[in-house]
Amino acid sequence: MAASTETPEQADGQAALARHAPQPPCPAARPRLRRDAERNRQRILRAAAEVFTERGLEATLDDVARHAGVGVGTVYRRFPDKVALVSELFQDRIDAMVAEAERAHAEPDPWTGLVSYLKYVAETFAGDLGLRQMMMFGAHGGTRTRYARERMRPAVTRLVKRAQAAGQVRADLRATDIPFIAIMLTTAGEYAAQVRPDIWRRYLNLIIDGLRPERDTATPLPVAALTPQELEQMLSAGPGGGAGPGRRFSP
Amino acid sequence: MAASTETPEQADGQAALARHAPQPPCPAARPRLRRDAERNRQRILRAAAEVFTERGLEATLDDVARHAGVGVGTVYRRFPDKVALVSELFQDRIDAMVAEAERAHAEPDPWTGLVSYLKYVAETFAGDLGLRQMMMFGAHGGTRTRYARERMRPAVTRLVKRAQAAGQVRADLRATDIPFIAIMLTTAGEYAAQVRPDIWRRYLNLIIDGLRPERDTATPLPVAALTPQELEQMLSAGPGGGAGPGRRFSP
DNA sequence: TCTAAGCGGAGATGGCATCTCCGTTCCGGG
DNA sequence: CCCGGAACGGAGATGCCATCTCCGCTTAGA
Repeated sequence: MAASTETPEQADGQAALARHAPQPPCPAARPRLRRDAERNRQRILRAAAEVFTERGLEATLDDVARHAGVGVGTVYRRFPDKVALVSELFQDRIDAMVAEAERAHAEPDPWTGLVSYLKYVAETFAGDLGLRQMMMFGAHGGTRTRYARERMRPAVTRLVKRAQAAGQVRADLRATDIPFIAIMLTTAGEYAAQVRPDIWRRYLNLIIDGLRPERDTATPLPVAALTPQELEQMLSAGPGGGAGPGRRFSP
Repeated sequence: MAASTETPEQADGQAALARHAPQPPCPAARPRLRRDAERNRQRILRAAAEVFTERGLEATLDDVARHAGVGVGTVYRRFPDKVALVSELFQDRIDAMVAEAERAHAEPDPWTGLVSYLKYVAETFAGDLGLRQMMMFGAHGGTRTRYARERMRPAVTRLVKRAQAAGQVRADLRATDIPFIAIMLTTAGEYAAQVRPDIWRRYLNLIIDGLRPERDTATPLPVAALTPQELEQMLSAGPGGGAGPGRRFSP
């Protein structure tokens, strides 16, 4: 194979870890690892990213270990527990989310700013089950996600207020409605994950049309609707397609 | 002779229902119980209805027994297993749902019919977690719920088509979008259960406004939006308020 | 009165996820 | 090249929880 060019994530991961590590914030505190150990550490982080992103936070550390090609013991030697691993893993993604809320506010057109933010959030959650669970379920690093939401809140409020001041959004919308829209869209996406993962775009457009104070035409709904067969398959399997995190009531 | 060219979904309802019933629907088949036994049976059914409706299907039979004031053994003597109990319990509620889909189609105004159906579904699911889980997650009596959905499908299709023919609904809406709307609304309600259980009404109106082909004004959003504090509390707890069925990622 | 139906609930059973332990492997400094 | 100790793997200890069984005691009702 070609000489392995280090992915930016790896280098970046180190920095983020040092900055946000819950226990020892000082990078020097972590002693240099033997080369094989360091390599495994990276493997674990990469595997964890893939597994948690795809299958959600209730994937087991055994899964992560297997996916990384190491033993569970190795995982637990590097990370005190599951929470620590997950928490470290999602830190920069959460930061990116906050940054996007602020970026959207910089958009010249208020309506475009609001819509692009909604789209970004839905897209991000749709593609990252683990991140979604961190932000939308109390679980894992509560302080961390709470802080992220606190930082996002004023940006979203301004986003909504500005669009309303421009008369582009119905006056009775509130900033707290935005997270609900995100939750609803993401849920739709999660249900349809196996069948039509981007069906949420259809409902984003639907909701966007509902957000306007008045309008002459509807923006067309993108992505085909499910066929009745696909719908039946989806409802029979439940969210996540049957194997995923929604498989809650099997007895 | 009956036409053999009938579409499958419109095949004889009652017969299929009887065919799918796991136990004989005839009560006479069940031998007379001693008076105390019969009384306990009723208690169990009532307790199960309350518990599963409120807390969802993953409430344990121990919960049901305790709530009924009997021992678990008594529950298991009357019902072979959890699935049998749940399945029997929700049968008529499912039937009622199907009936409502047909009733909505009898509504004189197409738009009113569609909206009232949406409202009914959201309202029903919001007030009955167990029913929601039966219909939206593959779990428990798959045949039974599948059959219910099969009967609902043509009614919903007609509902949508009729409203479109009258120019009251955007042309690109499809019948399979309706269940998604129900899913999204119910999810919003489930999240906010502890804080503002009927917040879904807000988003029903939002979506309804999105359904129209064009409009001059928005229908006002009922129910106050969440305060930022309520929102934070909700997102910290997760769907169901922390104790419910959404508490999936605690480790 | 007397017997079989009924009862309660402790606990057997099975499953699953987290985390530990220890015999073995293999870096890497001297 | 060699050897001490870091690192490894993964079986299994531990803990939890839900389903369902079993058996000694209770009670309806002929």
